[in-house]
Amino acid sequence: MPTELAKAYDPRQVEEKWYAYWKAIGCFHAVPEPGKPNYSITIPPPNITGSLHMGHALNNTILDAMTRWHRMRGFCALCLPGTDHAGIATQAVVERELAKEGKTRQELGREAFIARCWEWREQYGTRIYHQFERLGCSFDWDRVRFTLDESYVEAIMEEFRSWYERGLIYRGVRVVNWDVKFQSSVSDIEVNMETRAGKLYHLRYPFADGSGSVTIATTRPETLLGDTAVAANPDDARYQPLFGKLLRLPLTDREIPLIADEYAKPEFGSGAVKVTPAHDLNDFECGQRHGLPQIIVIGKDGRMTEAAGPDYAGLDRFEARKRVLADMEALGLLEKVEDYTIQLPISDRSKEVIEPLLSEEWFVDMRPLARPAIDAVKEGRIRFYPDRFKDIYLYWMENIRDWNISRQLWWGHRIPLWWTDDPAATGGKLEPSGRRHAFARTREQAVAALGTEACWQDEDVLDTWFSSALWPHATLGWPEQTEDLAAFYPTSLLSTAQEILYLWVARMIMTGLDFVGDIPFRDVYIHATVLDAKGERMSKSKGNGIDPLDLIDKYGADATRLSLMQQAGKNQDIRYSEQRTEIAANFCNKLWNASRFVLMNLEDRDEATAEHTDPPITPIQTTGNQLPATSHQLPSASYQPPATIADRWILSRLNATAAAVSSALASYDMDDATRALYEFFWNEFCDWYVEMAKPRLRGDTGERAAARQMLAGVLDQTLRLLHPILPFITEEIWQALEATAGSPIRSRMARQPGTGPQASTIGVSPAIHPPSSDKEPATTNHQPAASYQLPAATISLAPYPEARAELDDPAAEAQMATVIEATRALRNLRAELGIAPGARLQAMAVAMPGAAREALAENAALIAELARLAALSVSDSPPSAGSGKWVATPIAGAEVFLEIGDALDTEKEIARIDKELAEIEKQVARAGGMLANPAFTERAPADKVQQERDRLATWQEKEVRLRERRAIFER
RNA sequence: GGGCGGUUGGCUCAGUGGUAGAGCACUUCGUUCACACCGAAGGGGUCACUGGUUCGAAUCCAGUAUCGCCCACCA
Repeated sequence: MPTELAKAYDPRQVEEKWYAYWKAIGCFHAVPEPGKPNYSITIPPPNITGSLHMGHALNNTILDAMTRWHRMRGFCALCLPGTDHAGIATQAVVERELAKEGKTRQELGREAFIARCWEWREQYGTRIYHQFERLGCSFDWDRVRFTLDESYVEAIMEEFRSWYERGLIYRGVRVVNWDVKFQSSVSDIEVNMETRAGKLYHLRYPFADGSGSVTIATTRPETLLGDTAVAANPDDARYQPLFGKLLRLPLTDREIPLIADEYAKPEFGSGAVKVTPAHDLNDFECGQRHGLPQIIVIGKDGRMTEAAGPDYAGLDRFEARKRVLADMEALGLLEKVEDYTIQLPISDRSKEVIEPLLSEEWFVDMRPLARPAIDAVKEGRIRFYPDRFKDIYLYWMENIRDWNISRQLWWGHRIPLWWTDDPAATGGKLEPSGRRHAFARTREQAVAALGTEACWQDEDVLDTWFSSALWPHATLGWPEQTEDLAAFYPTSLLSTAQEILYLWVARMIMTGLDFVGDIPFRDVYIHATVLDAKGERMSKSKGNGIDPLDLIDKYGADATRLSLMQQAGKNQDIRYSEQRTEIAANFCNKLWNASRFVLMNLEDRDEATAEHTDPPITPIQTTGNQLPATSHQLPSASYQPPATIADRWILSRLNATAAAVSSALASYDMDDATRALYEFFWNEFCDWYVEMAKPRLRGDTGERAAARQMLAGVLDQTLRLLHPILPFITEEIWQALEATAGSPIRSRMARQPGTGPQASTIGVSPAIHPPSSDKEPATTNHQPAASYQLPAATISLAPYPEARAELDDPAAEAQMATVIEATRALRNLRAELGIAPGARLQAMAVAMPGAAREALAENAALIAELARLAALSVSDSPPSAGSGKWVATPIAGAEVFLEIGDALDTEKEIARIDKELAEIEKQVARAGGMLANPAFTERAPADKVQQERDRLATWQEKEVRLRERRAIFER
């Protein structure tokens, strides 16, 4: 007796066990084989500071489901995991740790600080791997990659060298986004514009000759100290006579010109704008046009510089603002202050106000790289799901800007460029400043390249995204031409959050095309953002986040996965509440209990096992590393009596479900896939098929065998269909089902508690594979401790059900539809009239026209079934017309009588009939109205017109019967 | 400022031209041996608004309102 299956599903009992089992048998390790198609994904590498959050849970569930689905379909499926060193994020965490010890990174020094970062990463950098395992992700742990692995660094160096030598990487002086907290520049896409309430200050700049003043408006008065001009529009008549005059810049001893530039909009404020080339991008460009000096008055520490003058130097930038305003007011030069909504640039990482300032940085010229990446998408070689992201991508790519890749950090890939200011140097590239630089991996190379010993390496490191941009090909071994690269590149799918579409996705496309000469992935799926139940972004500071690990602990990984997949449609947001996980957990429990029912009926209970009637099973032979996956076989089309309509119906529905699931998964409509499965299993298999199978299980040997074969076969197929989404519970049930299948592996599994794979005996390590440095994937020993026998098959390698045309059975579906409709109508009658179970049912064969006769009258078994499902007993004598001690209901144009004797409440019956009549009249009026409209009958397609005629006839028939019935009670 | 997405029962959402759906919540009934994390029955919506196309619109078109996302150098 499989009573070891508990009454309620307990995920904790099974999840760890099966994950260890899968790893032990090595079924996640992808080994390409000739003739076998490959499927590959390189997962978005989480930051080493990361911990699984809802976005990860959603994305990695999708990735895993797609991987498992392809694996079951016979692909060599690779899902390659890894992590990102995450320059800024990690450095921030480690600096915070240092701060707790009262130290700064500067005190520690560069080398020691980097050592601390490595320590941190060794200790915590792979925590998230274990969390992925909790989620059930079937990743190839033998191929784990980290962006600072030696081989990965080779890829970055090759990328840099190539771009540098081709002149795509250049040195530029620009206004960059300076993050004061991290003391580093950040790229445009790492800056968010936030709308804040602020002030607009109107300041007066007097003319140097004392002839009045010009008023300018600014939101940042402190930058006044760095102004080098005031601009007005050349077409602005107010200023035309004044262009070229000098203004005396208040609070300084400088004089600045009034210049004409189209950047100034006459309609804004006074029409004149202050120009601060060192602290504003527009002003910088304006300054370039007019050859204006650039005076840096705010330093990289966020404090005013010496250039700001003795009164301000050293002040914090926000303090300086107050001081400037006070001083201007004292001078009578503060004209007015207005409330104003300002757009404030905020650093995505530090949340600090970005300080735009002039800095010398390394840039990548993106335009030549963008072109092929645009074409690849336009030509459809890369497809976006949902499709609308294609346009978003293209718009950005068409307007791409150069990429600032240098970061003033220590944790990351140090820029492989060496400098010299030795005038005797000959090699490298010459900057206008007179310095030279050259690409070199080592000092020796640098000396050779520059021709001087007096050289030093650039202090900066590369933007984190410079390395992530290479992820698909670098993880597969590029720049070496590895077998993995040949087998798995281009990868099949990239799924990620929309917020890194530009930051990451676009750049991978560019580097893939540029370096490998091919797209990095065929499909890009952009998943929804997971919000809280109120539709707000989850954040630590708001404390409204849901921790997926808590959900897994409480409801299990399968329920967590299912709840996410149910909501992963084409919408851009998901409002997640814990209730969704509960609902999903209920489904798992339903699956568990229905399976228990099937399993318990597969056992021979009270009779001798002598006449074992299970049909013979032929194990499926598989090749290569795919383990044999035998199972209960579905009856084929040749399955003959005792096939019932219900049998044919459930096979047809199963088949339709398999088709729907495959088609939904193929287009990443995860919600559609889960919905199809949910509805099939719960509303069709459990609610109807299992119920209808019950009497057969108590029937004679043949009936019982047929019902068992059907139940086991359909359950087996359903488990397979569900496995990509619910890996754990399906494996647990499937193994138990296998154990009853009479196959060679029978009885190895879980007959008694304790004989299945136990986590303790397989030796699950909590911290899984620290992928130390950069070794080639070791051929790990997949053999578990030989203390017990592993199951020989796993559902994760069992063939995925494919739709088979021969199982489609529209006739059976139509007949079952009638049975279902009739059953519901009868149950409704009983409930409405409060009729006790056991009332007698009489189906009047003679009174039934059309399809209903076929479905009901010509199939006595169905009538009996109907009665049973509605908890009624069948009567063999028709109701006596005069007595009135019966009720009737129209079903599919026919009529079924229910004999209830003296219990009949005439008033209730009339009320019920009237209610039904009202509904019928509504339908008759609708269909009748349409058919009476010549415009409809003449212009609508013939089949639609016929459809309405049929409907009208049906309803009218029902109406007639009900009126007759009602007449019996009228006095 | 530009672009995109949403607006369907109390809640969360399916539904792209032909009888408005699901889950949760709600009401009534039911613990006969798969499941009360369950079963049966029921109530509940003029599909945001206005106009248009059409025999027919939740669905297609235009506009409006509203919520959200992305992009953007008006100080």
